[in-house]
Amino acid sequence: MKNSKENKNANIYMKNIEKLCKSNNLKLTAPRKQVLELILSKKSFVKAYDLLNDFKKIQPNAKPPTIYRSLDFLEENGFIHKLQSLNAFIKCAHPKEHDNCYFLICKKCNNIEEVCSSKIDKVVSNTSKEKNFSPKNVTFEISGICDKCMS
Amino acid sequence: MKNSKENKNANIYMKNIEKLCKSNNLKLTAPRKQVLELILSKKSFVKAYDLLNDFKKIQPNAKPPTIYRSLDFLEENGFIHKLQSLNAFIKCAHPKEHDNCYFLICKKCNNIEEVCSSKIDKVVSNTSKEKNFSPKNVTFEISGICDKCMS
DNA sequence: TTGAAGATGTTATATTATAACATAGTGTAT
DNA sequence: ATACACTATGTTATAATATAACATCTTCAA
Repeated sequence: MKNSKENKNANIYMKNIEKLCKSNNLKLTAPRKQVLELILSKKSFVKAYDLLNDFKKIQPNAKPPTIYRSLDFLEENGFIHKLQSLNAFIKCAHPKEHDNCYFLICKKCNNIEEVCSSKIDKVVSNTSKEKNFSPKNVTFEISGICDKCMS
Repeated sequence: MKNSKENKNANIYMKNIEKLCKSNNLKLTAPRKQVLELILSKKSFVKAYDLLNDFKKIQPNAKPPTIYRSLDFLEENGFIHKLQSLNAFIKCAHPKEHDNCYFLICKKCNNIEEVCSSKIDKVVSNTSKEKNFSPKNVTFEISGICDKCMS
């Protein structure tokens, strides 16, 4: 039940990405798409070498660069995020709809909540103006215990 | 000139840390102190294995765990920060005076500015309340181009 | 149709970090 | 003072993460 629902969501997500790639003239090649599919199939974040192992089930002689190159592509184009404090990757909750976002990372259940808020954007842009700093990339990750795991 | 000034600053910093350790009953052992001294001697961030190489000049048979354990101690107690997006370490600008802070990381000159602001604390605590999330650790790093490197 | 740019395949290795166990030091209750 | 629990360090080995470098294949535009 749940699986088929998730598959459906993953399908919708993938259709959306394909459309985005077409309209932005980005090449969603086979390995890139396969890596993205693997990421979409996960409930939470995933590590690069776990992806590699999954990938090997399709392409037995896959090597780290295959994965890392695909991850680079997917991240550059905002389809996935890298969680720097975990060295892990996760799909973007709303590709191409936002710039910055942050993550609530539950240490217990590993659930990740992606939060987009204009408040962060403001903190970033205000500080940047004050300091005359030109921001390019924002990493904002809060780890702790989530609602469910608190009780 | 500049070097002696920086040495002096490092000395003052170290005295402060020693005092903090005494009053908090923390053991600033020889390796921990030596690692901290090495970090203080840097203008910017430093990588663990660079520290190890520096450290080997004093203790030729030092091994990674020596460094990582000292880094853990120093970080846990707020004397240094880990920059997650760089896998690097840097002294804390104001040990024991703040909880959260963020970093402006210049991609060109590698300068790091540590910014403490009640605004981040508010963003963190507001979101946390909304989501019923109990935050423990905050990673907030903005990379881009600094004032000096812009011109 | 060719050649320049981009993407992938492949080998090798660099970089970052920790597990596991042995040894040494520290503090404290007796 | 002693012994024992705890913490810290030394040491060996290896795990986990990531990239360099170069060969080959595609693509697509001139």
